[in-house]
Amino acid sequence: MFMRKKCRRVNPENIKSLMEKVPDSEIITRMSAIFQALQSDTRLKILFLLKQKEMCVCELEQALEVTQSAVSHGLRTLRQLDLVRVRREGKFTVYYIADYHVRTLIEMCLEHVEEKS
Amino acid sequence: MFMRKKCRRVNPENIKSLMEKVPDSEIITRMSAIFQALQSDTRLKILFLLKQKEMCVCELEQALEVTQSAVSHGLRTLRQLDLVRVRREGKFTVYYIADYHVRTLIEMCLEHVEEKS
DNA sequence: TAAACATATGAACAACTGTTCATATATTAA
DNA sequence: TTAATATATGAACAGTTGTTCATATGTTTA
Repeated sequence: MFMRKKCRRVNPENIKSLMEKVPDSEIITRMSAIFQALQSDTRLKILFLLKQKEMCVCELEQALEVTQSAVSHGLRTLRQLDLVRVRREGKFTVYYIADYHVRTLIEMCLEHVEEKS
Repeated sequence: MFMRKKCRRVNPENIKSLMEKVPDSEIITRMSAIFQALQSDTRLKILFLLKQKEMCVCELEQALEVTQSAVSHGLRTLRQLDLVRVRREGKFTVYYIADYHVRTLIEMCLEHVEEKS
């Protein structure tokens, strides 16, 4: 990258103070990991299902018509980012949406998309 | 994928009606495109900057310390999904956050991440 | 008009991701 | 204990993405 010499709109002081309000890199990276997890049709569908009712892996598998492995990998991704949580119930592993942040996130995006169609 | 024969928790009727409430593929695909756009450190930082104040490309370029090309490509992605909008102002192209959905989306994610640290 | 500034875009390559396959582990029922 | 069910995980490959480089286009000023 080379430093451009002039841009009449740029005020270095302002730029600096604006950058200070941007969350630091660690936070940004964790945020992008979350969005990256939501960028998959399968994982999004999983969340829309769990939004209605907590479910075990084999229920999700039947609903989504993908392999058990794919569901399980998807759930792991979501779990690691604390977007979903787990509970053991006998031989079943029951997954559910972590909290209202996740619900709102999805709803905002859905509304945004539905607004223009 | 092979069809697993038994899963005591699965009730085919219920599964079916749950799937009916999952947005259809076109919507899901558009949602994942949005999340995919948010899954980039650079684009996220752009949004955090625009969240404070509308800015032109060269301001963003200075703030982020990446090439003008990278900023421009990033903005195009965000623009195509209507996450940011544009306005001409003389020789400057001024970008700004599209609407409150986008703001809320980012805020929910930030809160979620900050909650556990 | 020409020169300078501001932005956009195509190509290309390295890096990353999602799925499946194969297999391992865990739990329950017989 | 063994068989059946339920879930998890590593490897690997095809497909996708973000950045830079080079260049084109658009706008203003001199």
